[in-house]
Amino acid sequence: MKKMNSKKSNGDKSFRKTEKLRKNYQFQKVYKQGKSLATKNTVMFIRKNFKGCNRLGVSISKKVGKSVVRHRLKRLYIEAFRNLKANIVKSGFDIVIIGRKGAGSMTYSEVFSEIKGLMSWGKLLK
RNA sequence: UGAGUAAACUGGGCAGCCGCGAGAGCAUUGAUGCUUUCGAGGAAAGUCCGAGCUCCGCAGGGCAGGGUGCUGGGUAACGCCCAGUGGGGGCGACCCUAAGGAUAGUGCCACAGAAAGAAACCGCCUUUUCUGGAGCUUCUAGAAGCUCUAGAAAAGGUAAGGGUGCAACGGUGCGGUAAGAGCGCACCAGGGGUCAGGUGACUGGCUCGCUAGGUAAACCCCACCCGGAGCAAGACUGAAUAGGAGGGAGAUGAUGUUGCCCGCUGAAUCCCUCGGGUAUGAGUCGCUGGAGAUGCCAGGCAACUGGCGUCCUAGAUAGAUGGCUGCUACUCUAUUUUUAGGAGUACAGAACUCGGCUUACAGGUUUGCUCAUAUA
RNA sequence: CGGGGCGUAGCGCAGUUUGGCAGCGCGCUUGGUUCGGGACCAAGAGGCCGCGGGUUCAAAUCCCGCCGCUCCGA
Repeated sequence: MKKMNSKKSNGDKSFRKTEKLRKNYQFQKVYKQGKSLATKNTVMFIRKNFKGCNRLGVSISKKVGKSVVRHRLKRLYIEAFRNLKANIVKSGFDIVIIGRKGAGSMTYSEVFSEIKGLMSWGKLLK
C-alpha cells in the first residue's frame, strides 16, 4: 500500500467537505435503508445514494473514551478511507463507520486492515 | 554528597512525502484551481467563583433566599493575589489555618457520672434536741452534772472532696478557717481598665482577684455584597420567534419583570395538543485587536501600577492540528553481553472572550534556602 | 450552556432531616428435621457507608474538593 501511495499515477487522495455526510437526516437514511457489516470494534453501514460519488460519515459514541480518544479514532478512520479510495471500484455509496466500545486502543495499521476487510466484504473493493 | 523545602521553566528533536481548516493574492459567471502565510494547552479539562458583552416593558420598595467573614493593600471585579497579625505543626528552611459574635436569645452535649450549666445530692463543719457507750466529780448510793465519742433528726455554713467523662465552675504550693472558699500571698493561664507603639489586626508595660464549660462547617445575631438569563445571548436577510387546525385562559388584567406581595407594563395576546418543513432540513454577522503579549525605565517590601518602544499570535460548525518513513532522546521487554530486534512515549483537544481557583500530569532543567555528614 | 438525582454486605434497599448500636429482605456457610431433596427451625460469617481533606469529644449523617452512573431543559 505504502509503495503504491508514493506513486504519482494513482488517483486523488484528498478528502473534501462534499465527500462528508454532514447532516443528521443523511445518517438516519443510511441507518434505516443501508446494509450493515460489523467486526468486534467497528460497524459499517452502506447505502446507495445515486449521486456518482462516495461519501463517508463517522460516528463514535461517548462510551469509547474521552474526547481525545474519540477524536483520534475518527481521524484514523478518515485516514484509512482516504488511503483506500483509489482501490474502490464502485461509486455512488454512502458509508457510515461507527466505533464500538473497544476501538479506542487500536493503532492505525489495525484500523486500516479492519476497514479494508469490511470494504471487501461489502464488495466495494475489486 | 545525602535528605528536605519553596519557586520558575519545559512538555522529545530534525528532515521528507501524503492529507485537513482559515486569511490574503491571482485565475474564474460560480462551484473550484494555483501560490503563499498561519493553525491547540498549561492545564484548552472540571464548570467552582468573578467580570466584559448581549437581551429582558430600567434595574423601584418590602419579606424571604444566597454568598462572604482576622487586618491593610492590589484589581474591572472576586470566594483570587500580595504583605502582615493570632493559632497549630516541624530541629529548621517552611507549611496549614471558613480565624466576626457563646453576658442577644434558643437548641444539643449519647454512654458514664452526684451534676453537662448554675442548682440540687452525697460528704465536711457548727449549734440544738434525743438515744447508746466510756471516763471524772458530787452525794441522800443510784441518781445528777461535766468532758469525750458513736448514731438519728432539725436549723445553718461551705463548694475543698465525690471511682465518671472529650470536657466538672481557673491550676499548683503555702497560709488561713469550726469546716472551707482568690479569703490572703507567690508563680502560671485567661479577662477587664489604662498608658505607649502601630493605618489596623495586634503587641508590650502597669494595674484590678475580675475568673459561669463546649458547640455558630446547629438555628441565629452583626457587617458587607447579590435584578435575571445566558453566544442555542442577540442582530440582519429574500416569508424567518413562518404560515395552519383543535381546545383553554384573558381589560373582573393575560403576559413579562428571580420565589411571594406591592408597584410598573398593558393585549389581532398567552398556554396546551396535533400536523407541517420552504430556495440551502437555512445563511451571514456576533467571532476574535484584547482589563493583549513582550522589552526597557520609574514607583512600591510585594501583588501591581504608570510611561515609552515593538509585535499581531487558531477561529472550526458532523466541528480543521492527522498518518507514514529515516536518524536520534527516554522507558519497558526477551535474546544476548555487543550490537541488533520488538513495543511504547505524561495528562490531555480551543467552541463568545478574559482574570482566578480546583483537579490530572511520564520524564527533564534551573534557582533560592534548611538540616545532616565529609574535606579544606 | 443551565439544572436535578443516586453511590451503604454478593443483589435490591432503609438509616442522612434531628451527629453517638450500621440495619432489613433475598442469597451464602454450619447444624437439626427427611430414606434423600425442597420447605421449615436454630446458629453464624460477610461493610474503609464512592474517594480525599476539614469541623466536632465523636461523621454514613455537617462543610469543602474530586470520581463514577443516570435523568431533564434550551
